[in-house]
Amino acid sequence: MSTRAGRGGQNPTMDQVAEAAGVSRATVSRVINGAPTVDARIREMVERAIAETGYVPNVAARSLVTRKSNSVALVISEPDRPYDSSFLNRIFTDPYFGRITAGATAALRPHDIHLVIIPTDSTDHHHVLRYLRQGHVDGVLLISSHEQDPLPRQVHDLGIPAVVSARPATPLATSFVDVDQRLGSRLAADRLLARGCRRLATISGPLDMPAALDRLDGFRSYLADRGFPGVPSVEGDFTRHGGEEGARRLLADHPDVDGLFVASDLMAEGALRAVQDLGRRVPDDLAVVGFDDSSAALDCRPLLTTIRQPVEEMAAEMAEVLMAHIASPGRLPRSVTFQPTLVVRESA
Amino acid sequence: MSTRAGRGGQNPTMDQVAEAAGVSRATVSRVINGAPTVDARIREMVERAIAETGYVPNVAARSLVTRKSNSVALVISEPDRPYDSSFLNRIFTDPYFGRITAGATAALRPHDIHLVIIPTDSTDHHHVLRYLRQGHVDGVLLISSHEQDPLPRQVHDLGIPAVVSARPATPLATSFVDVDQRLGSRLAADRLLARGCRRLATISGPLDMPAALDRLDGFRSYLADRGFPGVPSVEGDFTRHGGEEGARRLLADHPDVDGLFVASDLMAEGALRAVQDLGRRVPDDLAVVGFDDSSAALDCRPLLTTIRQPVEEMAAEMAEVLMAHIASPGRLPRSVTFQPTLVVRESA
DNA sequence: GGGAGGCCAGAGAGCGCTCTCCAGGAGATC
DNA sequence: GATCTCCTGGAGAGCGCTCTCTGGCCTCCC
Repeated sequence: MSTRAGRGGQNPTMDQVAEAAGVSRATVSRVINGAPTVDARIREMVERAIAETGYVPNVAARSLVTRKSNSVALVISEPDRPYDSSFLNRIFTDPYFGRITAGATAALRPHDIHLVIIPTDSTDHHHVLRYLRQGHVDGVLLISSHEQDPLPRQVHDLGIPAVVSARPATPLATSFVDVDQRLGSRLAADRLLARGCRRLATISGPLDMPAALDRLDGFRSYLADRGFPGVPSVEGDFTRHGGEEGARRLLADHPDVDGLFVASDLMAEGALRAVQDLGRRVPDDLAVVGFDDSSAALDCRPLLTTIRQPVEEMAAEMAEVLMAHIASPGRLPRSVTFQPTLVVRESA
Repeated sequence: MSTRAGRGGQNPTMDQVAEAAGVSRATVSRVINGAPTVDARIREMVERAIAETGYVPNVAARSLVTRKSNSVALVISEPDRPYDSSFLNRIFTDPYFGRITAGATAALRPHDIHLVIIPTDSTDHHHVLRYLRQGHVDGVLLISSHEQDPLPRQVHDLGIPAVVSARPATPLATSFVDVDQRLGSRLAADRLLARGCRRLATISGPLDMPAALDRLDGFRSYLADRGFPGVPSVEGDFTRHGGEEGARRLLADHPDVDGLFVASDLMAEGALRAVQDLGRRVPDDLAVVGFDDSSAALDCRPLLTTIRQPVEEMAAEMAEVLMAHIASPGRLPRSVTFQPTLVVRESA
């Protein structure tokens, strides 16, 4: 198909295309970049020459002058945690990150912008920062969910366009996209109450994550307002295994619990296993509501009733906001909040 | 820390560093690239100037002349399959890809080479090919496991350095890294036989994947040689759900099976669930051996006995071979085969 | 018929870096 | 003391592209 003209296996350059088409380099450039001021006949000649030579623009040369790379980074920042042997394993096992990637890719593709996925733990932040400063990418989508993570501030200080995946723990003049966590936990509480559950409990995410804290506090304070103070909780780690452990601990201390809010579907999957191992029927003896509505909810038996977080849409919005920042660097930061919804299945 | 000198928020250039250090641009370049022919005092002056100005080399300018991008692509090619609503969800949910990423990253990092992760389905191969041709990366690690996948050949035809994750279905002059699949299934068969199982069966991967076919055929032909012809099998899809379904179908047709080889840990996890739902005890009534030794093996109850595939090491080897190809483009393709090992836990 | 104005292609100056070639100085050798 | 060699740093030519400026050719209008 492509003839790979040019000498010695080298890719053909724009000059060679220009020569083949009998026009100047500038005209070839105009055709490639879709400038409107090119005569149709000449455009066609150039396009033929491009096809014949198998020409593909050299991105390095292009971005040297445009100062654009047409790619953005998706930085997934996770601290090293003692109970994770490999953080990459966690990232590539939690459906959340797949959904983020899918949403961002979908939004960027029409603009022909590439997504460079960069997982990072706290030991190599400097690698990431250097990568960003070197101009590999035009902007950053930053997935960071831990309170103490210094990366959002460090990226912000770099001065390159960035959008963070959640409201930063400490105020930062950066754009972010988030979901109304507290509303989500209220929806869960309402569902459990509506089913007639009266002895509620929750398995939270890691309490150094603002999102986890919001879900926990939203759940407990909402219930406290409705006459259920002191709802017990145990801390999980957003893994299947953590959910299983958490449920075991919780039920050991509070065997009479009849309604359980688990702060992620993955944990809920583990929790269901523990609950059923203990001989409780779900939802009859114990109703369970998850959070996320990820693919894990459908892996559960019974199918998991959960709070839907529109992760794909949120990631797409992050990408849109980022592209706006890239297009007009002066633009002020903005935040977008999405509403979660209740998805009723079998477990509650 | 970095002063961000230079005008108007622009990153400082090498010329500005040279001026600050009182040397020429060439000397700054030499310092940055670690040339040995620089006097220690001058080197120090330059380094100070770099620190003061907060200089970071512009990668576009650099790679324009070096013709190197210092990054390689990890292309994960999965066909669209009817039973996958989102292939990204599959990729980000199967521990295999996390292990690949971890192994490749570990090997590349010491060489300061970045990994660009590119998931792709059959609908956007042309995007990927264009990306590769544009010179964004110096080479490709290609994860492709389906027989009909045209991508390995297409990438090969591009003429850029590439290493494939498995022996290509149709011969191709490309380097690849693989595991001895048939040996793996023999190890599984031996383990089951050694436990005293006599009514064996297997849940295979998709039969359009050479790796799945090798595991299936290796298992069956080895057993046939030892007096167990016609071992029953059902086809799975390498997902947890597929394993569950497969086990149900298998046990419906062959209720007396007492030893089961499941061609991936993820499927084994699902199979265990189905088996236990049917009231069979593992391993007493039915012994189960998985394949991979991924994190999923530890999510199983009982813990999964499995065939260890050294995926991280294999990915690291792929990266090493790729770097060798990049360093000396003339080099002939080579293949590396790893040996799987039996990991005994509880399920068999 | 002549001048103004519009349209479209070409010329050429960079973008920021690497790397070859060259020059100058220090040290070594006779 | 003169010549040669070695070592180190500077000058400058590109890498392949974009984009502004320039200028030629039409068309149109008075």
